[in-house]
Amino acid sequence: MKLDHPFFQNVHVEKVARQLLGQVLITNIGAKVTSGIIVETEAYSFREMGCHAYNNKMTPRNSVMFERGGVAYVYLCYGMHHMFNVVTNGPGQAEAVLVRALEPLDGKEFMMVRSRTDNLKRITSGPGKLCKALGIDRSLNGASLLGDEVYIERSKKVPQHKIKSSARIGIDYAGEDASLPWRFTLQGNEWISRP
DNA sequence: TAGAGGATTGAT
DNA sequence: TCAATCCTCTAC
Repeated sequence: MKLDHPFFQNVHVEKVARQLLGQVLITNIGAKVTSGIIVETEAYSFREMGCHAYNNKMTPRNSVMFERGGVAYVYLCYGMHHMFNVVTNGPGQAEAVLVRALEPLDGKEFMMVRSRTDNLKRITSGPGKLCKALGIDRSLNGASLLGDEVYIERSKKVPQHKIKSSARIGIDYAGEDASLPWRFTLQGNEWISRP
């Protein structure tokens, strides 16, 4: 069963980030189905400086963050890596969850072809890498997660004690908000992007 | 319209 | 530790 609007339109983005752990991200692109279990996420909110939409400031890039929760926010980082986010809350309240790592499930072989590597461990253990493996690029920016190209299947619920929170990665510019414990990982999972 | 910098990655 | 690489935003 696909995750639906009630799941995404939650005023607490960090709660959605926690609940996404253990769920299955699926893409069906170019007649190829690829998927993985979400094992690492980060929450971003208009209330803090790490967010592209800090202070609810809308720009051409981040405009889909202001839509009703349940669409994809995909952007290009460092000129070469795509980042996949799940828009939550809203409409009008810009929040999103960055998916940072997956445990490969379906289409492993084809994901390795897309990623141009033979190393299974290297295909989905990072936000840029998982986008490449699943065929996600900016053409999916604004795509509904209730559609058939990219969506999230409800799976078993992860017990709270298996979820570890820590500071988010790569947002030193965010001042004191950089230390918010809004990165969530499955404790001990071998597919997370870094220890 | 120019210039700086980025929610990363993999090679050195 | 560092370069790749190009889009986005800000300031002029």
